[in-house]
Amino acid sequence: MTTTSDSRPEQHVHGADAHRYDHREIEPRWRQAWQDKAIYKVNDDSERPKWFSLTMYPYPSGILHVGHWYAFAVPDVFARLQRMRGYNVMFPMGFDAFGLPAENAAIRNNIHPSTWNNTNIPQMKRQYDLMGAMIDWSREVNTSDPEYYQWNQWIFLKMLEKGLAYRKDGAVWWCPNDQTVLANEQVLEGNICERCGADVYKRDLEQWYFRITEYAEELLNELDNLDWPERVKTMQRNWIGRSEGARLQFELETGDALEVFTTRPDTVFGATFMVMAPEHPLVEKITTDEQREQVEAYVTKARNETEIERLSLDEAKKKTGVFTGAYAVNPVNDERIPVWIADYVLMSYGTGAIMAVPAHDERDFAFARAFDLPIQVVIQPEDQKALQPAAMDEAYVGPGRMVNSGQFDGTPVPESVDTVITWLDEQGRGKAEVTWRLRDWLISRQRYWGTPIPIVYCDGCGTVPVPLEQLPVELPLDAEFKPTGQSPLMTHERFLNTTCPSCGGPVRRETDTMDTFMDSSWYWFRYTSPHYMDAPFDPETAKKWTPVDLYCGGIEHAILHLLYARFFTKVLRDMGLVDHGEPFTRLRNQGMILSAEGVKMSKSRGTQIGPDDLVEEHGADALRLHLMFLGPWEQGGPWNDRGITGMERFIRRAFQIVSGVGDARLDGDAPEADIRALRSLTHRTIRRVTEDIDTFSFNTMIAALIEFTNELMRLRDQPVARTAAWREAAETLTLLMAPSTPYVAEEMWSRLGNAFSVHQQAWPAFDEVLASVDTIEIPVQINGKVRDKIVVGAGLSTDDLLAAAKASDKIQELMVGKTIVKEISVPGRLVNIVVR
RNA sequence: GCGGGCGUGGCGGAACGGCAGACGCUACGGUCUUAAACACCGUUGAGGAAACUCGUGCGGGUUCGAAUCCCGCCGCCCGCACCA
Repeated sequence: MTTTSDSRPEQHVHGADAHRYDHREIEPRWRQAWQDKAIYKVNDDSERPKWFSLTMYPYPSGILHVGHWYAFAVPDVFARLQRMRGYNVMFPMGFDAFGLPAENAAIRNNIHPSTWNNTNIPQMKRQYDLMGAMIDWSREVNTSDPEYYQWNQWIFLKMLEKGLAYRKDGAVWWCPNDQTVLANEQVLEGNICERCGADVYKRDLEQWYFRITEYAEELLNELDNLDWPERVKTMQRNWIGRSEGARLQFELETGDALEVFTTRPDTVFGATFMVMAPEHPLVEKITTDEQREQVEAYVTKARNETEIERLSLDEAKKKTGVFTGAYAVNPVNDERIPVWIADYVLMSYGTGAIMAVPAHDERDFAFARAFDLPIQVVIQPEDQKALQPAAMDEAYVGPGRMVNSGQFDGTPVPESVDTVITWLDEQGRGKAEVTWRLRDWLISRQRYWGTPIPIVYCDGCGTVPVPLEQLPVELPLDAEFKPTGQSPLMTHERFLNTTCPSCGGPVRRETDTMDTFMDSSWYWFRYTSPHYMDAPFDPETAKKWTPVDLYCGGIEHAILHLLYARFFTKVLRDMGLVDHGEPFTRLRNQGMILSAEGVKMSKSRGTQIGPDDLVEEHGADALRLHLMFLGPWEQGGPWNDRGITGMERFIRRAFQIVSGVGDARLDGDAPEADIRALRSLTHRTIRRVTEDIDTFSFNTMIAALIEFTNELMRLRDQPVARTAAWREAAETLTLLMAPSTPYVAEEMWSRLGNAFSVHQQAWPAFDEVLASVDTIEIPVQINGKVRDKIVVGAGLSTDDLLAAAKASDKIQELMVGKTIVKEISVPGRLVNIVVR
């Protein structure tokens, strides 16, 4: 390893410009040096402990904007700190290259999605390099590359083998604009497409699903052990939605059994009617002739229109429904109760049917009032007048005691739930059950730009998986990719027609592609062995690197991506490929950088701020600092470039101080106290900067660096600036700046006469003794108001501190004629004297 | 409706229950310069000549002491939303 003094341009050694900061000259030069020396190359076999820092990979959308920098440059600071601390750091990057964004952009620009990606990806990589990110591009992952997506197919086939992938006919969400089905998770506000905002509706289609519900319990329970933001965990918990209750059977007079799920089996005596989802399979059978016309009309309406009509929030609460003409018998009291259908009961949750207890459920209450159905009170709140159904204007859902419930009268609620379940079980009328809100994951997409599902359909053999050795099933690049409502692959003869792996006869390929969330559900494993050809990744190497120690990304992925990624990790564990079930030990979400107007940056509205001009004008280092200094990283906020000059000024000052050290003689004398004060400041700054990066408090970390630099500026003409302590300060400043401003720190390191590279140095150690201070200033309050400040020894005891405070002339003056009521003395903090 | 978060100068934001406004921007004044840019030195919450007083969305409370904790409002943001 050579020093870089020979690579330093002449003009910086001699002449007036010697200590001038010029990012235009510094940044490209060191970028080149890092590439030439491959200092970011990741070694799988290092003796150092591993650290896997992952940042969510982007869509190859074209160019980066400052939001991408915000999302990546800041985790880069953390990764660099870890590296300097002695970890073997993996900080990889790739591209989420399949899917609608690329496909839609390609359609808009009338070029092939692969062309679109091939144009954008190099451009984006150049921009990541511009920011000075610590990326080893030899590990890049591109999900649209067959080398990658064949492993999607491999995993799919393994899941099929284990019964975790299955094909099912059913009503699925359809987006008429994107011309594809959507997963439940991709439908917002009842019927809005997450991608394009169009109204979506349900269609009957045969589709592939992943059985994520199999893992519901584990997905819920293990959240407790993760170092993730609480709100993300809460969102996942709500999404998984565990409900404890009971499954009950009601006999219909037609002889059929109607099963319901309820969380309140203790209200079963108050069930005065039943409601089925319009799509419930029994509806047709039990509907009486007199009611048939009405019921059929309602069912048709529910299937075709309800979702759109439900758009308005008021509409959603307004109950509609139709009587089927059928009656059921309440199993606990033999009451004959009518069976209705209504769209407020969802086929996809529970059993698709409910027992309605209007007295104690808000929705059932509203329905009963709308259709004049009977209301029976079975829970009586204590210390209140008896509830009268006619006088109620809302359901009573609180605690109390059971009434009108036979032998259970007087049983306290909510303990009543378990009591009743036990009894129902004994009677064979019901049993305890846990129901989940989570649904299985629909992965089929009728789009071109995705991983082909490796299945063929044979007239003789049925649904046949493509054998592993025939992978990849390659996506043909010459297909017509424009959306037509069916997969473009359906008209691609060469793709479509193949031979059956089972019988050798002619077969048709599955033409749907996989949801791109499949790609992102395991991509980080691929970074650990990006060219491995025997499996999705080398289990041995993966074992060294995973789980990911720190995952950074946007809050918008709080549910979908993170839930699927957790699911896949558990599946891969159960296949024996990995040894852990949770992929991301620690998660941090950055806030969103908005446009100056406070709205989301959007390409179409022209509100995106690109980094290139800012880098040209202010430098990548200044831009990195500015993004960190805007405010708490986890908060985000509107973009403005007003403060960036402040960051440039800071860099210039630091640069000037450190440049001066390179050629100075530092063997001078200075007062011992000055040296001690400087070293104390240096070590306190190490502590602050380290703690702040560790806690993701990047804005205050920079404030600490600025304060340190400003103090050095004040001292630069003092004798202490000619001592070894000054060099310690300058070197420390350089090392502390290295993660945040990698370019100028490298230049400063070189100017200090040190060997390349600053990024391969150890993070400065902080010395508790040196960091301590001898004297501190303590505010002295009278009745809670600061009246004086005294300078005292740092280690003063409670009593001595109080005595020192009372010795102050000013305090004595103010206490003349007063009586001391109370004295509070907090060492290191303050003194407060309460007087009357 | 349910769940979570937030509210501090002209602006971005600091502040283990202990000096509110660190740090930066802006603005103003000054030094340097033929001049400009850069840089450097001041001032910059409000009122007041000063002593001092008032100040963290509003109203209460706990405490020697509250931006911070508790109760009740107001406003903004995010997530879920007929999940039985």
